Amino acid sequence: MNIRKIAELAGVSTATVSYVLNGTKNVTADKKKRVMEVVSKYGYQTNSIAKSLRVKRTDNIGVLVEDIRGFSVPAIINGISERAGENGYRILLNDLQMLESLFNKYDQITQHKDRINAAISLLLYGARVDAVIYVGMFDRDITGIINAIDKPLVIAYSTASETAVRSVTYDNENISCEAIKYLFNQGHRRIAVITGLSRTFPARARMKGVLRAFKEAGYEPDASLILNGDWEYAAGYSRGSELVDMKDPPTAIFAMNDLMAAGTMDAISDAGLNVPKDISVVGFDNREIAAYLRPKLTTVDIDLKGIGLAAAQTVIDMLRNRDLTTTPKKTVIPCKMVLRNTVATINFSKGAL
Amino acid sequence: MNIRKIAELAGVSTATVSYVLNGTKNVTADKKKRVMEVVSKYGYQTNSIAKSLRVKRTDNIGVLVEDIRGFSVPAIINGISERAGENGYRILLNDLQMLESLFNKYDQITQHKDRINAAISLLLYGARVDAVIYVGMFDRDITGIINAIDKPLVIAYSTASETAVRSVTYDNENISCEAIKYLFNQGHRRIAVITGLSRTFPARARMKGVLRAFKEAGYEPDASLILNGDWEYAAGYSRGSELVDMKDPPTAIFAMNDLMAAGTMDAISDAGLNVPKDISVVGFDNREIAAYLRPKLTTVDIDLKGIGLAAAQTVIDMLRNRDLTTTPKKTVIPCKMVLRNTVATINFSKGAL
DNA sequence: ATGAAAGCGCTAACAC
DNA sequence: GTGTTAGCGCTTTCAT
Repeated sequence: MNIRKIAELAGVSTATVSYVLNGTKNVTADKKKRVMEVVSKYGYQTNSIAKSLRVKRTDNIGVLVEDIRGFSVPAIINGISERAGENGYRILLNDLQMLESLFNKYDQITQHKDRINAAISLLLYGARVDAVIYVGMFDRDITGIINAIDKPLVIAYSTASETAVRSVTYDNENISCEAIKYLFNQGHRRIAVITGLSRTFPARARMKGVLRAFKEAGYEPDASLILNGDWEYAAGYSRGSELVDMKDPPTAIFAMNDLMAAGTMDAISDAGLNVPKDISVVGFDNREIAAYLRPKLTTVDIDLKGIGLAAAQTVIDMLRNRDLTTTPKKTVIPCKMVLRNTVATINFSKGAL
Repeated sequence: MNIRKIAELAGVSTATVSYVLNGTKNVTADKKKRVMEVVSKYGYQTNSIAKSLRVKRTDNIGVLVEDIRGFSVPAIINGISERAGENGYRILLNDLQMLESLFNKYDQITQHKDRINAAISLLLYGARVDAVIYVGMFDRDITGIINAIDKPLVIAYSTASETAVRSVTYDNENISCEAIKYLFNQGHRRIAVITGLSRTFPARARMKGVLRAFKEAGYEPDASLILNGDWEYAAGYSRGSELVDMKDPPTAIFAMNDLMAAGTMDAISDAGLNVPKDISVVGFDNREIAAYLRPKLTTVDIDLKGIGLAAAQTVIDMLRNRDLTTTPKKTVIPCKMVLRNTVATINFSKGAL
């Protein structure tokens, strides 16, 4: 079936069929009806390849992901997919499969520059997509990685400081500040933090939030309570053990991700202490495991779907040429805490301060 | 840039450019060189939309997923994506977003029949893909859901009994048999099982394997030790508690998924008993949480990437018209156990039998 | 309001 | 070995 046969069957021209199908021009009710009857009778659908060739638009958004197995990626795609679908766009997915090669090498993406750009150019200049969303596995600046292109590009989860590139991430700093303030409000004063790999962006941003919380609460952080981790379970365990073994241990520990929080909780248990009665713990990420730790982990939830939604919206706005000058270069999605069972309230009267 | 300009610049015809780019005909070395030079100078890439229109082939595989957030889905896509890429195919992803609507309603997919078929027909008859892979969130028979289509279709993770439809799943029965035999080999005789929702396919298939293991080992299963669960954590906890409270409790429990295994482990701990010293536990799925439970859960790993690889391979074989008559209608990927720390070896001399 | 026809960029049949 | 050209299915300009 094609538009010519539909036209013949309905006794009109192909132009008319096109007009009624796309609503591009007024067509008399009679002809419109005839066309629609034939169309539905044969279940005709426009050949979108031919349409694309003609209108130079594919209605496809290329989604380039560093690795679909990254814990944050599926939920982001979920958001992209929803918003794209609502607006008549399809998703062309390209998985770079960098999970193994990027493990613990958060900033060594430069080595993959060529592959990434080749994938983008294949997508773009093969005329297969109208725009691309690059979904990072890590929250870091990938400035300089993606070559300038003449179609809309937005980076999700990662960022880039180039002015030409829009990105959408989440608010590391404010939520970290909030997490610490929450601990203050629960009566904690000796608060330890186990950081992520200290050179990484989220580790620094989260630390900024932590420090701000202390400042605003009017307390001086105890430097001996700030320990370097590396995002992995094992670091959480060993740093947690150190903390527990101190002569004056903290009453609460903020681990900068759930994996380290899990390690810390295990270290606390293994020392014969109880979470949260003896030591409270808060994590970051709200991975699936957070809900299955014992007790269930209080942590911060990243609105991944929201990131995907916003990324898709940005790209669609760019495609439709909405006034982009008002759109901020960098969209920051707020996070929120999910309160579960690893934080205890300290009885102020006890003099724990 | 297009093929005509390349042709002009190289001083040849468009046909010649096409011949060298596609290797479809012999071209003299001289002309070939001239063409390649112009092509690389301008970074020309074939407009694949125009090519598709002409050759009536898109080199796109439509991947329709019930929900990308399902725990098994990303790894399957990873496999599909890898095999597709190796063979020059792209992935057009369509996320049906049925996570919420399908939660705990494993077999109520019939209600979504229209939406599913609309998505397929949009993909297919909009001439946007050459074939489709349907990725289920659950391991169950979806016969009758997908209308017959005239292009290759393979179902991954779910199955269909229609002869026309190929599917690839994993081996519930054999691995369940193996899991129980493993427990026997570790000296266990009083083995309990907490099933999944008993009407679901994997619950029945896994039970079949369990029963076969008992039979082949020459033991009669104790019916009071076979308890119905529903795949959720809470059921694992309550069934686990019942088991623990028995006058003659089991020495090992096979929970039919990791979520229930987690619940069971917690019930055991809460009863003041130790996993695995007092009671061993084995799960199923090898979700991320399995590696973070304490102790780490011994479970069965489903080769999800392998399912994706096989699904893509099947579809590609069909597209290339390999001899499909020899391809089995249903491909079953074997599973393997991942041995961690929740199973103890029982000292036979103790007379535990 | 409607239709004829050009043309999007490509491949491949056909002629030389 | 190489070039000319028709035509894939559609949208849209232009004429009526």
